[in-house]
Amino acid sequence: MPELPDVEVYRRCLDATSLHQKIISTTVTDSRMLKGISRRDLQARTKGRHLGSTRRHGKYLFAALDRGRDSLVFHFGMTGNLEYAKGSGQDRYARVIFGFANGYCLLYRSKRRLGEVRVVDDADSFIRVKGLGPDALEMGRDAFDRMLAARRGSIKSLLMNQKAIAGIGNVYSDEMLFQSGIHPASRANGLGEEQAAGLYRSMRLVLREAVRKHADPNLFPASYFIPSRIEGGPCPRCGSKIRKIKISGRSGYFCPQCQKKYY
DNA sequence: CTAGATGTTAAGGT
DNA sequence: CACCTTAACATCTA
Repeated sequence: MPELPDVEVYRRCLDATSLHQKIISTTVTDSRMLKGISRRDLQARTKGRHLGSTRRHGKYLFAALDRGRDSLVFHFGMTGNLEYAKGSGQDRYARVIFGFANGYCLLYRSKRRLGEVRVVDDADSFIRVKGLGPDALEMGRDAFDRMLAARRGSIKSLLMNQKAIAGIGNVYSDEMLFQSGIHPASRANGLGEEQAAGLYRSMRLVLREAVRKHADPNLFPASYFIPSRIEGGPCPRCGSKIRKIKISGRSGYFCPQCQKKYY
């Protein structure tokens, strides 16, 4: 589930393995994953170069190419990830493979092919053109409050709106709403000062804890909701039956006992 | 076979 | 303009 914590984990993986390595080959097994660049141009643009530094904004990962401002951009859709492996990268779901001079490679994998790989001249302008809001971990309390006050829609759809705040998806929005005791269908501008403060705090705690635990729900504290995201299953806090509702076309899970609705 | 799945986006409606 | 729902994307899995 590539949301902010997952993408941050991929970023750190890339940092720990692939930085400063010479790219000797770029293999694209499905050019539908490439956006705004052809297979040939991607190969020409990457060959002989090195990845110098990485940056994440919301669910997007940027890896700057040396000697220039241009960057590789990765988005993981619903089923993408990054893997570092020895050899040439034989893998059923590897769509783009960067081969390094040391005999290892970086695989961009995507089961459902919903993500994208591209090259941009400047990460900042890409973020601007995409209209992405501030990264969820970079957003201050004041901006968060202003965002809430300006929206009448459900708090869950707002948290998942990448143009308002970048990085939160369906799964983690459920977690932070559960932890702050807020019903997902609550109106954003209906939350009081106390709820806003609680949600902001939960948002940061959840995202940082998830990164710390490598975005692996098996390692999350027992109080966490994500492993219990099952309709009819027991709430980890009170044991009530978890309910599922459709919000903005997505399935939101919540505990009707622990989460109150605000208008 | 069908429904639903972590994301984004376009299209159409209120 | 704000916001909602639906469908589409392409594929896998329960």
